[in-house]
Amino acid sequence: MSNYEPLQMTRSRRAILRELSSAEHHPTADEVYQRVRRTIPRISLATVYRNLDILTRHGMIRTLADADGQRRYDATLEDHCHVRCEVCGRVDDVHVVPLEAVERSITDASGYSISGYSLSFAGVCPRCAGGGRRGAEDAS
Amino acid sequence: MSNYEPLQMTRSRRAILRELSSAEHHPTADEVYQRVRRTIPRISLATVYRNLDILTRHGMIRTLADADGQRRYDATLEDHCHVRCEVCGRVDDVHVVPLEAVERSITDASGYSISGYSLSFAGVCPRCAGGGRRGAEDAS
DNA sequence: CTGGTAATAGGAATCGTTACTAATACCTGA
DNA sequence: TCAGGTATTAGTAACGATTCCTATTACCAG
Repeated sequence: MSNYEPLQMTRSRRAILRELSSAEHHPTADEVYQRVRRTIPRISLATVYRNLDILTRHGMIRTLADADGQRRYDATLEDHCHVRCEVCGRVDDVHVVPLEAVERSITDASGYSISGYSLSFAGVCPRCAGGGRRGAEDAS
Repeated sequence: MSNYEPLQMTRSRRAILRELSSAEHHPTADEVYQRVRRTIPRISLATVYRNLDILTRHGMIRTLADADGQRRYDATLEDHCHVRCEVCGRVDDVHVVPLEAVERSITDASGYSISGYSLSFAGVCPRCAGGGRRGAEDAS
């Protein structure tokens, strides 16, 4: 799956990577696009998508599958999990016990050779839970 | 999130549920559609989508977010996890240690109130690993 | 500089999903 | 049994996220 050919660091890629690293939650492709546009106004949305894909295949970022169809991107590479607020859609990081033992048991039970996992929890974030409906920008 | 009003079991819903329960891997909406069409030839794809959504909101099935944009559906309700083959896209079940302890620690650490989780592993299934490229119907 | 390759902008095309609307099925009470 | 009201449906148009296409541009090696 991964493709570790040398990858030239173009201006677009550097900018995308920078925005992704500085974002405090995990943005969608369009959010990355909007941010990068402040630096490179003529960048194309297609370029953003293509590079997010390339960076993922090169193991430099991660692509997250979101329950509502949109993908989100993550510059943190160490194994970690996500919590997604069911009210506002925000996605945060959580650091959790390593799951190597679980991986091994899956390999034994299913025959799959495991290369990674994605563990995400759903719940309500403190912003949305604590009184009122604040923080629920894009609630369904 | 869930909606537990009484739900009338129409012919479509019964058929969708039946196909989902008898499927050995987790089908996409379109795969469910193709299967149900053998029984109800005039059923609409929109009906399939609507009912998959309704059944999910009533807690009768689960909707899985797939890494490649498509949703998959799951009639197994007990807590369990998934393995997805990175070669052919197939998704299988795995039964794994309960994660209540992890949920508690996340609640403590992040302040989220957790209502559920989704743990999925990625790897290569035995079909795709064992010799040749067999089983890789829709490899990218 | 020059030629060749990789990356890009811009926009059209694709594909999964949802919204809309008129027609139909289903329930409830008389 | 029937009438009236509500939920569900088929069919299709619309939508939004993502990908594809192509001419142009940036980059690198010689």
